[in-house]
Amino acid sequence: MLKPLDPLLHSELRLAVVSILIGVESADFVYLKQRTGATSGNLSVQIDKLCKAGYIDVEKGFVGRKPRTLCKITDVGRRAFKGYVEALKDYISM
Amino acid sequence: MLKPLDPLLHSELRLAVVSILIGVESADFVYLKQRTGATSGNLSVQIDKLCKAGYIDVEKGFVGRKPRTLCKITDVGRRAFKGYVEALKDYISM
DNA sequence: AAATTTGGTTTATATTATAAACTTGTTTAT
DNA sequence: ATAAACAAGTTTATAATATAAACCAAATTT
Repeated sequence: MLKPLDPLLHSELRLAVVSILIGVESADFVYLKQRTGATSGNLSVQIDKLCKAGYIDVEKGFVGRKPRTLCKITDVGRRAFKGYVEALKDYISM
Repeated sequence: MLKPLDPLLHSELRLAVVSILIGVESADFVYLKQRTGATSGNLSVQIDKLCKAGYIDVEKGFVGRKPRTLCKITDVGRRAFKGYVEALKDYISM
């Protein structure tokens, strides 16, 4: 039978965020917002969920006087992503 | 920017159903239920949605005295699935 | 003939995604 | 100096979705 898909990753925006973070050292809120085209509110919520699940690390600070939220994939996140992709392959027959 | 994912296919159960139907001539309700492990109610609802979207054809009839719901992927469904997989590739970096 | 099973459908609920409204602090223009 | 606009988010409200529970009709079994 088909493996279940991790519901945390099976979400368009969260998947996009994780997918982007997999490819870079780190990315900030503004960059993620621009890359995904998401609204701030939606992005904020989804970043929170990924953070609470331990899939990403979030570091809130300032650069100059402007607030900056820096996100970084964790090992847990990387593994989860890999598992998700593996499971997905059975669905999309690759 | 990342392409949006067809919300009709970005659903675990609907994706499973379409994925199964892509590989066979046709499949009935009972078979789909067994293959997906879904509950009847859930499966019924999702089959309906796919049917209304024109992604699958549904033929309700009888085999002997037992009702049988036969599902078959359409060309529209096949194209949608292909598009979904293409879009997804950008997310899972393949 | 009562109870169970089969093959579903309908309806209710719980979760989720998403956007709208708001907050806090910072530039910019007047 | 102060009002207006902007930046970077967060919180809250709403709309959509997935899912299961409850239900139904017909057939089969006991």
